Amino acid sequence: MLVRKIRTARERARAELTQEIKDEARRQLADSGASGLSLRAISRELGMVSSALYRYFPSRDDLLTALIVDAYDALGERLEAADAALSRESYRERWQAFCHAARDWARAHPNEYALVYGSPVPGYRAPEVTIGPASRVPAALLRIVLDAWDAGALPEGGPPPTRTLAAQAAVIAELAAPGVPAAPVARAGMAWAQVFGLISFELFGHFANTLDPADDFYAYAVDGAAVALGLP
Amino acid sequence: MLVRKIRTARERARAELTQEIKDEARRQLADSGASGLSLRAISRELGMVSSALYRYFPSRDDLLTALIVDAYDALGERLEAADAALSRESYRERWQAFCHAARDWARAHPNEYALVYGSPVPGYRAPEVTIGPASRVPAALLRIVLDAWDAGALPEGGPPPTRTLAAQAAVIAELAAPGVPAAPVARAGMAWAQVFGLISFELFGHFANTLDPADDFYAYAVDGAAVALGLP
DNA sequence: TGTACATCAGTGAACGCGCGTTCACTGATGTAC
DNA sequence: TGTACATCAGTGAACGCGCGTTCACTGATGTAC
Repeated sequence: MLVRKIRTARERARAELTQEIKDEARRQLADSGASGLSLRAISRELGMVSSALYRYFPSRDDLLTALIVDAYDALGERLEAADAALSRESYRERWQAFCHAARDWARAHPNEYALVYGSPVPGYRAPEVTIGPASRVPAALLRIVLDAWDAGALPEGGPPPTRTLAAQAAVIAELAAPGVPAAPVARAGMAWAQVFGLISFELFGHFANTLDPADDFYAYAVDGAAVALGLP
Repeated sequence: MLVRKIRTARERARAELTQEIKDEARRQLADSGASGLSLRAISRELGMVSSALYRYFPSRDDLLTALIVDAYDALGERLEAADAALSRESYRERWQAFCHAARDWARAHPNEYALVYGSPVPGYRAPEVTIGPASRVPAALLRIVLDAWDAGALPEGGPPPTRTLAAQAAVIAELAAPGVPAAPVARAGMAWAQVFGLISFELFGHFANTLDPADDFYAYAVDGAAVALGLP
């Protein structure tokens, strides 16, 4: 049963300001990175006194956590939306959509991308609440590969996984599709690392003067990875 | 003709202190990351006054540059040494040696790894002197793939590269082996991004609770990538 | 509907700390004659 | 070999700036009767 949300002026103002604080924080990530994120700078920009931010976030680290959760959720949502737009059996198209949606989001939000996929923020330890949002991303990819596997569309080939790897893959599969063998899970993991390796290299400047602009190379690599994955 | 290096006491002291400053800086990268690197903290640890560091490095950014160059050189040297120990025709073994040497170095020096392959340091722009050392890494990988290509050991397959990608590949090949077609160069680029994607994911914590410890998965992925590369 | 009280947002001062860089200086080391 | 001068390393004070967090407080908004 839906309860009509009665929002008092206070509640509305609080929600809006919370959003504004995060928006300003995201803006500042660009200039100074996560470790340079400054509550005082944010408050200055919003025209408040710095201690006022403590009504919204109990500490700098909590603000960081909120930004991280938001980033994972935004990317995860994009990936899920891209996937939802395609026919379940178009495995290769779904893979391509995943890869290009991830890159597009990363290029549109390079600071948030670096926040979650770049070097860890020194002195910050991500709390457990980030785990769920973070896993939406690999989960979206895994769904494609497992759908293909379930349909019998993935070849069996490849080297046999070790006992350890098989156990790890089983734990992962448990959440999505219990009983799936290790090979497709491991291959999904490889593809996952490949995609984000490519995006990180592009965004962090390792393609400068060589593969930049990377549109064509990225598309080529995505197609190549689909072959390696065995997607029909 | 070798000129005997006459080193005065001054020169020796200078070389040693320069090294000690960099060593202490590397130690501090762990606690505070690149953007938290502090000349004052370093000088404090070395028992000097902070202004004394300016006799050795004209600014904080110059110290950072030195650390970056050192990191690329250390990794490049390891990769080159690993490759030199193997027979030229053992392409797959050379690939595996490359991948495992890279991971080993990264795990032994996670802060330096993050410095060069993690998020860019806010406010810092890498000067041109870093380009050479940085390129030793992909060059070592490219050498393996091009050796295999030259020996006719690589299959031709794969999707045709676009005109843009072919041009970029030609520029890259120019430096190593002019005339090599785009496909093997592009495939080497994919493998390069894959390896560092895997290492970054492991070091930056994205495998926590799933694929960690990643030894088996890494070995599996490396073998899988060798197949995708077409290495015999 | 009106009043009394509780809740909460935002203030401003303060605590205790950090930083990179410049500059005039002292005293030791190196060099040229 | 000895002396005069130039070079260089390191000092200590200063400039001008930044930060996160706490705390007692004012005044507005919300709630219960």
